[in-house]
Amino acid sequence: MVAGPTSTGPGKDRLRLWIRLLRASRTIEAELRERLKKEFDTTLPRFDVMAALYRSPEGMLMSDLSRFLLVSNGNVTGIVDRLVSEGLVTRARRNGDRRTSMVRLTEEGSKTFAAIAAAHESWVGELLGTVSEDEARRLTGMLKSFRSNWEGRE
Amino acid sequence: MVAGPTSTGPGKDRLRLWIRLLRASRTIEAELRERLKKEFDTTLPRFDVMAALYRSPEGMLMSDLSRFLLVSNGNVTGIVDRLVSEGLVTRARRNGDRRTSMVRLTEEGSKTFAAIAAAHESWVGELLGTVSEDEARRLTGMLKSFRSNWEGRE
DNA sequence: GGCAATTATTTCAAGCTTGAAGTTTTATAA
DNA sequence: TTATAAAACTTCAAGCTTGAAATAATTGCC
Repeated sequence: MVAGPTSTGPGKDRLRLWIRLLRASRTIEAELRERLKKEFDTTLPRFDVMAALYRSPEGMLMSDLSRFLLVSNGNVTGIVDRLVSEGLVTRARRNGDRRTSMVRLTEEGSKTFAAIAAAHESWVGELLGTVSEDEARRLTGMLKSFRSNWEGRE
Repeated sequence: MVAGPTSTGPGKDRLRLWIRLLRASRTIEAELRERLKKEFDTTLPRFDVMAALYRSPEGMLMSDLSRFLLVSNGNVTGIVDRLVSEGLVTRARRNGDRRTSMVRLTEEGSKTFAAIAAAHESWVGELLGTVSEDEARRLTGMLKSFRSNWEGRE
């Protein structure tokens, strides 16, 4: 996946783009993961869950989190388990539908997240420093629409 | 990581770009992983290792693979173990330096990889279908240089 | 030569990830 | 009502991933 095509031909340009995209995101992701561990003793998946919850003060269902973060249900269960045991998140059973539970940041979780998010944003700014703000906007636009072609089928 | 910034300010455009980049690569990666499993009963990491070896008929050291694929040494050990047990790869101890071993695709591994790689390329072409070949080349160029700023520091 | 540092690799624990199977609760419908 | 299906989660096995510690072989220096 990270190795590229050596020959030329139809479709090679898209393959090359995919290789670059993957290498770029893996490199940045690895660096962010390392800094999250070193500076805040946390992980990327936990940060992702907290980020989602931070935007929804009213809370989110497990399935909301799963859908929003593009990961499986069982995956979210484990991550939320750990966040609960760290006191950053609560799971509240609901009266209306007792299959579901509402997940929310605790006050401590909210403070903790705000601090991490600030560092995270400046790290991203640093790591993508060679991309101008203008170029960043153009790239974002290009990436915005690529999925419509095939996602959501079945 | 997959959640985005809601406010505006300096650095927000790069953060937004990073979110898009990550969502795009995660989505494509998930789809490719699923197809590799369903169609060829293999995984992305194994495909990556085979792709690297396919380009080096003379073989690669474990540390070469690790460096090239941007993953840890211990990681490569496990993946190569599984490929060896599937008969797709061999580990040959060297006379010169007995700490190292040369990893090579077997003949079967080479054939197997060629078949998978063809499917893989057409999948990527499909999944990135909304990006024109021309746009693909431009995006690739933009992604090519972003690392030079900070990688290799320390 | 002999010994310390370096290099290549493996092992291991902890955590992430998926997909499948299982549990509990709610909705549907005969 | 009462089966049956559907929905929301959890559990589990297998595999991926890292970073740290352990092994083994080589290199460099006295």
